[in-house]
Amino acid sequence: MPELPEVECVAERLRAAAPWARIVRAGQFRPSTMQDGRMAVGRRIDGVERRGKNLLLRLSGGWFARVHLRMTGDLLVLADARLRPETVRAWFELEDGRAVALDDPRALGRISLHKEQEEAELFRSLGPEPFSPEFTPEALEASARATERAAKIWLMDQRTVAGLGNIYAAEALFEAGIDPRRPARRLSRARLGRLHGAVREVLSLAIESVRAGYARPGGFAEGEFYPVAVYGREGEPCRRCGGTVKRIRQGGRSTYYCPKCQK
DNA sequence: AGTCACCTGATT
DNA sequence: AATCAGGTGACT
Repeated sequence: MPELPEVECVAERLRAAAPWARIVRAGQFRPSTMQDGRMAVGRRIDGVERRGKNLLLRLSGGWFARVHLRMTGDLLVLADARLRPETVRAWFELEDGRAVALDDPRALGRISLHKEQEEAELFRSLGPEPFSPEFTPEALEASARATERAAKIWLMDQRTVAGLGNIYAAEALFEAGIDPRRPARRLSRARLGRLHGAVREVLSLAIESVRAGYARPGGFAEGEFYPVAVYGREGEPCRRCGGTVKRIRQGGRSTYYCPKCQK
């Protein structure tokens, strides 16, 4: 499910469920899913934040839970901790009987508990938030000049900008008219400026779209709010030029693009 | 930069 | 049976 827009909306959904009762138990089916879960017991959730594709549950006493949803994860608030869907892999039971649950069919999602002091180290490899003042065209250009990698691979790297994944990296490159195979360092300043704007634009629209409930497993359906330009549209006509959307493989993953619009 | 591992389910 | 999937970290 989740890139930045989906994770952002999960955070919003959780915030709406505050105030929180104390955590009375941490449970999981596989020991690999949650690390140090017992450190959450007895604490209260004070707030929910997002950092890139990570969720942070701020806990009382200077701790936080870091949740990464990976490919198919979702964080649910259950009205009754005893009634958990089959795909719930780890959960926190609250004193009022509710639960915060990691629902994840593929079981790749992870939760770990940390002290506040560990936060900087934990997110050391995350680049700027796309909507923060630190994410500037100049910063993006500096990053581009320092790599040998193809634009798409570079843009999906969480150190370049936090939160872009396979869908929105492809969409942003389309929006900026950039060939995903092109080495990032060879992009012109003007092109990088356009990419900077495209990243924000694509993500803003996606957040609104997910918020409005238009996201579905497998992407956004035809005619729905988010106007998917290339992702998942191999062989279909480009919405801009009418040419054919192509699919190639980069870093073991599919990249979709329009060869006519993206140079 | 590519490949595998981690997991499961859907689709070809 | 093989391939695909919105992620990431550890290999080569």
